[in-house]
Amino acid sequence: MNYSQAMIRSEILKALAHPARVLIVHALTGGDRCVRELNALMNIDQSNISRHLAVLKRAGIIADRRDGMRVFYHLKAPCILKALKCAVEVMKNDASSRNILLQER
Amino acid sequence: MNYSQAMIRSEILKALAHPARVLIVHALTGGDRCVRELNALMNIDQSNISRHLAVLKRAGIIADRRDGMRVFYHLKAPCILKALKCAVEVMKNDASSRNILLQER
DNA sequence: GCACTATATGCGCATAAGCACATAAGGTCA
DNA sequence: TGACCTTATGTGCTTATGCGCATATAGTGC
Repeated sequence: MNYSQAMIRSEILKALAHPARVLIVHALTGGDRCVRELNALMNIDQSNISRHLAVLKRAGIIADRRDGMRVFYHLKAPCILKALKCAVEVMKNDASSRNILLQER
Repeated sequence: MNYSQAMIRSEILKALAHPARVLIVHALTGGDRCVRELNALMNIDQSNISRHLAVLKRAGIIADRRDGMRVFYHLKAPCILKALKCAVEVMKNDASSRNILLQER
Protein backbone atom coordinates (compact mmCIF):
# COMPACT_ATOMS: atom_id res chain seq x y z
CA MET A 1 0.00 0.00 0.00
CA ASN A 2 1.34 3.43 -0.87
CA TYR A 3 0.95 6.72 0.91
CA SER A 4 -1.85 8.15 -1.22
CA GLN A 5 -3.97 5.05 -0.72
CA ALA A 6 -3.34 5.34 2.99
CA MET A 7 -4.37 8.98 2.80
CA ILE A 8 -7.74 8.13 1.30
CA ARG A 9 -8.38 5.53 3.97
CA SER A 10 -7.35 7.87 6.72
CA GLU A 11 -9.73 10.52 5.36
CA ILE A 12 -12.64 8.15 5.83
CA LEU A 13 -11.50 7.14 9.29
CA LYS A 14 -10.98 10.77 10.21
CA ALA A 15 -14.54 11.51 9.21
CA LEU A 16 -15.69 8.92 11.75
CA ALA A 17 -13.25 10.02 14.43
CA HIS A 18 -15.41 12.39 16.40
CA PRO A 19 -17.86 11.51 19.17
CA ALA A 20 -20.68 13.53 17.62
CA ARG A 21 -20.18 11.84 14.26
CA VAL A 22 -20.07 8.41 15.89
CA LEU A 23 -23.42 9.27 17.49
CA ILE A 24 -24.84 10.47 14.18
CA VAL A 25 -23.80 7.30 12.35
CA HIS A 26 -25.23 5.24 15.18
CA ALA A 27 -28.51 7.13 14.99
CA LEU A 28 -28.68 6.65 11.22
CA THR A 29 -28.46 2.87 11.59
CA GLY A 30 -32.02 3.17 12.87
CA GLY A 31 -33.13 4.73 9.59
CA ASP A 32 -33.16 8.10 7.89
CA ARG A 33 -33.07 11.16 10.11
CA CYS A 34 -33.40 14.83 9.37
CA VAL A 35 -31.15 17.42 10.98
CA ARG A 36 -33.78 18.48 13.47
CA GLU A 37 -34.30 14.93 14.67
CA LEU A 38 -30.57 14.46 15.15
CA ASN A 39 -30.44 17.80 16.90
CA ALA A 40 -33.18 16.68 19.31
CA LEU A 41 -31.43 13.36 19.86
CA MET A 42 -28.11 14.74 20.97
CA ASN A 43 -27.29 17.87 22.89
CA ILE A 44 -25.29 19.65 20.22
CA ASP A 45 -25.76 22.98 18.49
CA GLN A 46 -27.68 22.73 15.21
CA SER A 47 -24.94 24.45 13.25
CA ASN A 48 -22.45 21.88 14.46
CA ILE A 49 -24.73 19.00 13.53
CA SER A 50 -24.90 20.41 10.02
CA ARG A 51 -21.14 20.69 9.92
CA HIS A 52 -20.62 17.13 11.16
CA LEU A 53 -23.11 15.89 8.58
CA ALA A 54 -21.16 17.74 5.91
CA VAL A 55 -17.97 16.00 7.00
CA LEU A 56 -19.58 12.57 6.83
CA LYS A 57 -21.18 13.36 3.48
CA ARG A 58 -17.91 14.60 2.09
CA ALA A 59 -16.26 11.34 3.09
CA GLY A 60 -18.93 9.36 1.24
CA ILE A 61 -20.30 7.81 4.41
CA ILE A 62 -23.76 9.34 4.29
CA ALA A 63 -25.99 10.89 1.64
CA ASP A 64 -28.85 13.33 1.85
CA ARG A 65 -32.29 13.71 0.31
CA ARG A 66 -34.42 16.78 0.55
CA ASP A 67 -38.08 16.45 1.52
CA GLY A 68 -39.78 19.82 1.63
CA MET A 69 -38.06 21.97 4.16
CA ARG A 70 -36.19 19.12 5.72
CA VAL A 71 -33.07 17.28 4.62
CA PHE A 72 -32.92 13.61 5.48
CA TYR A 73 -29.64 11.81 5.85
CA HIS A 74 -28.96 8.11 5.52
CA LEU A 75 -25.98 5.77 5.67
CA LYS A 76 -24.40 5.06 2.33
CA ALA A 77 -21.85 2.51 3.51
CA PRO A 78 -23.27 -0.12 5.84
CA CYS A 79 -19.76 -1.46 6.44
CA ILE A 80 -19.24 1.55 8.68
CA LEU A 81 -20.90 -0.46 11.41
CA LYS A 82 -18.02 -2.92 11.26
CA ALA A 83 -15.58 -0.11 11.86
CA LEU A 84 -17.53 1.03 14.88
CA LYS A 85 -17.83 -2.51 16.21
CA CYS A 86 -14.10 -2.86 15.81
CA ALA A 87 -13.69 0.11 18.10
CA VAL A 88 -15.82 -1.63 20.68
CA GLU A 89 -13.71 -4.77 20.42
CA VAL A 90 -10.51 -2.84 20.94
CA MET A 91 -12.11 -1.25 23.95
CA LYS A 92 -13.04 -4.63 25.42
CA ASN A 93 -9.70 -6.26 24.67
CA ASP A 94 -7.90 -3.44 26.32
CA ALA A 95 -9.92 -2.36 29.30
CA SER A 96 -6.87 -1.45 31.37
CA SER A 97 -5.14 0.93 29.01
CA ARG A 98 -8.54 2.31 28.12
CA ASN A 99 -9.01 3.34 31.70
CA ILE A 100 -5.71 5.16 31.61
CA LEU A 101 -6.82 6.88 28.46
CA LEU A 102 -10.05 7.97 30.09
CA GLN A 103 -8.31 9.21 33.21
CA GLU A 104 -5.96 11.40 31.26
CA ARG A 105 -8.63 13.52 29.64
CA MET B 1 -25.37 5.01 22.88
CA ASN B 2 -24.29 7.91 25.06
CA TYR B 3 -21.67 10.55 24.45
CA SER B 4 -18.89 9.03 26.56
CA GLN B 5 -19.21 5.70 24.77
CA ALA B 6 -19.03 7.56 21.49
CA MET B 7 -15.94 9.35 22.75
CA ILE B 8 -14.12 6.10 23.45
CA ARG B 9 -14.95 4.79 19.99
CA SER B 10 -13.89 8.01 18.36
CA GLU B 11 -10.56 7.88 20.20
CA ILE B 12 -9.80 4.53 18.61
CA LEU B 13 -10.88 5.72 15.19
CA LYS B 14 -8.84 8.88 15.61
CA ALA B 15 -5.79 6.78 16.35
CA LEU B 16 -6.25 5.11 12.96
CA ALA B 17 -7.06 8.33 11.13
CA HIS B 18 -3.66 9.28 9.82
CA PRO B 19 -2.00 8.03 6.63
CA ALA B 20 1.24 7.10 8.41
CA ARG B 21 -0.65 5.12 11.01
CA VAL B 22 -2.71 3.36 8.36
CA LEU B 23 0.56 2.36 6.72
CA ILE B 24 1.99 1.17 10.03
CA VAL B 25 -1.04 -0.98 10.78
CA HIS B 26 -0.92 -2.36 7.28
CA ALA B 27 2.76 -3.22 7.67
CA LEU B 28 2.10 -4.93 10.99
CA THR B 29 -0.43 -7.29 9.40
CA GLY B 30 2.63 -8.92 7.84
CA GLY B 31 4.02 -9.67 11.29
CA ASP B 32 5.99 -7.91 14.01
CA ARG B 33 8.16 -5.00 12.97
CA CYS B 34 10.67 -2.90 14.86
CA VAL B 35 10.82 0.87 14.52
CA ARG B 36 13.80 0.77 12.23
CA GLU B 37 12.09 -1.62 9.83
CA LEU B 38 9.03 0.60 9.72
CA ASN B 39 11.29 3.57 9.22
CA ALA B 40 12.94 1.87 6.26
CA LEU B 41 9.57 0.89 4.83
CA MET B 42 8.08 4.34 4.70
CA ASN B 43 9.68 7.65 4.08
CA ILE B 44 8.98 9.26 7.42
CA ASP B 45 11.24 10.67 10.09
CA GLN B 46 12.11 8.17 12.81
CA SER B 47 10.91 10.45 15.59
CA ASN B 48 7.52 10.69 13.93
CA ILE B 49 7.29 6.93 13.52
CA SER B 50 7.86 6.60 17.25
CA ARG B 51 5.19 9.14 17.95
CA HIS B 52 2.68 7.46 15.66
CA LEU B 53 3.43 4.13 17.31
CA ALA B 54 2.81 5.73 20.67
CA VAL B 55 -0.60 6.94 19.49
CA LEU B 56 -1.58 3.48 18.28
CA LYS B 57 -0.29 1.86 21.46
CA ARG B 58 -2.14 4.35 23.59
CA ALA B 59 -5.36 3.48 21.78
CA GLY B 60 -4.85 -0.22 22.47
CA ILE B 61 -4.40 -1.09 18.81
CA ILE B 62 -0.80 -2.29 19.00
CA ALA B 63 1.56 -3.52 21.69
CA ASP B 64 5.33 -3.59 21.95
CA ARG B 65 7.98 -6.03 23.08
CA ARG B 66 11.60 -5.23 23.58
CA ASP B 67 14.28 -7.46 22.08
CA GLY B 68 17.73 -6.20 22.83
CA MET B 69 18.14 -2.76 21.44
CA ARG B 70 15.08 -2.99 19.31
CA VAL B 71 11.40 -2.63 20.14
CA PHE B 72 9.03 -4.77 18.13
CA TYR B 73 5.44 -3.79 17.61
CA HIS B 74 2.51 -6.03 16.77
CA LEU B 75 -1.22 -5.70 16.24
CA LYS B 76 -3.30 -6.29 19.31
CA ALA B 77 -6.71 -6.06 17.68
CA PRO B 78 -7.04 -7.98 14.42
CA CYS B 79 -10.48 -6.46 13.85
CA ILE B 80 -8.66 -3.30 12.86
CA LEU B 81 -8.34 -4.82 9.43
CA LYS B 82 -12.11 -4.76 9.08
CA ALA B 83 -12.12 -1.06 9.80
CA LEU B 84 -9.53 -0.46 7.11
CA LYS B 85 -11.36 -2.67 4.65
CA CYS B 86 -14.46 -0.67 5.34
CA ALA B 87 -12.59 2.44 4.30
CA VAL B 88 -11.75 0.75 1.03
CA GLU B 89 -15.38 -0.16 0.45
CA VAL B 90 -16.50 3.40 1.03
CA MET B 91 -13.89 4.50 -1.43
CA LYS B 92 -15.17 2.06 -4.07
CA ASN B 93 -18.83 2.84 -3.48
CA ASP B 94 -18.18 6.49 -3.84
CA ALA B 95 -15.55 6.93 -6.47
CA SER B 96 -17.02 10.17 -7.76
CA SER B 97 -17.15 12.14 -4.54
CA ARG B 98 -13.81 10.65 -3.65
CA ASN B 99 -12.34 12.25 -6.73
CA ILE B 100 -13.70 15.59 -5.62
CA LEU B 101 -12.10 15.04 -2.26
CA LEU B 102 -8.78 14.30 -3.88
CA GLN B 103 -8.98 17.27 -6.17
CA GLU B 104 -9.58 19.66 -3.34
CA ARG B 105 -6.39 18.96 -1.46
C1' DG C 1 -45.04 39.94 -0.45
C1' DC C 2 -44.44 38.39 4.67
C1' DA C 3 -43.80 35.34 8.58
C1' DC C 4 -42.15 31.05 9.75
C1' DT C 5 -39.42 26.65 9.91
C1' DA C 6 -35.36 24.09 8.65
C1' DT C 7 -30.67 23.80 7.25
C1' DA C 8 -26.11 25.63 5.88
C1' DT C 9 -22.30 28.81 6.16
C1' DG C 10 -19.09 32.91 7.42
C1' DC C 11 -16.21 34.44 11.03
C1' DG C 12 -13.25 34.79 14.98
C1' DC C 13 -11.24 32.34 18.44
C1' DA C 14 -9.29 28.43 21.30
C1' DT C 15 -7.22 24.19 21.18
C1' DA C 16 -5.27 19.97 19.19
C1' DA C 17 -2.24 17.57 15.87
C1' DG C 18 1.68 17.08 13.27
C1' DC C 19 6.27 18.17 11.94
C1' DA C 20 11.51 18.87 11.97
C1' DC C 21 15.23 19.18 14.61
C1' DA C 22 18.08 18.28 18.50
C1' DT C 23 18.86 15.42 22.23
C1' DA C 24 17.92 12.09 25.92
C1' DA C 25 17.42 7.32 27.30
C1' DG C 26 18.15 2.42 26.84
C1' DG C 27 20.87 -1.29 25.24
C1' DT C 28 25.19 -3.84 23.01
C1' DC C 29 29.82 -5.09 22.66
C1' DA C 30 34.78 -4.41 22.34
C1' DT D 1 34.39 2.82 30.16
C1' DG D 2 33.54 4.46 25.50
C1' DA D 3 31.83 4.10 20.78
C1' DC D 4 27.84 2.79 18.61
C1' DC D 5 23.01 1.59 17.47
C1' DT D 6 18.02 2.02 18.37
C1' DT D 7 14.08 4.26 20.14
C1' DA D 8 11.71 7.98 22.72
C1' DT D 9 10.95 12.72 24.01
C1' DG D 10 11.41 18.03 24.58
C1' DT D 11 10.76 22.24 22.03
C1' DG D 12 9.09 25.61 18.99
C1' DC D 13 6.45 26.25 15.14
C1' DT D 14 2.65 25.76 11.59
C1' DT D 15 -1.61 24.07 10.34
C1' DA D 16 -6.03 21.79 11.06
C1' DT D 17 -10.32 21.09 13.93
C1' DG D 18 -14.06 22.32 16.48
C1' DC D 19 -16.94 25.59 18.61
C1' DG D 20 -20.45 29.45 19.40
C1' DC D 21 -22.66 33.01 17.50
C1' DA D 22 -24.79 35.48 13.93
C1' DT D 23 -26.59 35.26 9.51
C1' DA D 24 -27.54 33.45 4.90
C1' DT D 25 -30.17 30.23 2.06
C1' DA D 26 -34.11 27.34 0.93
C1' DG D 27 -38.80 25.95 1.29
C1' DT D 28 -43.84 26.41 2.98
C1' DG D 29 -48.15 28.59 3.37
C1' DC D 30 -50.95 32.62 4.39
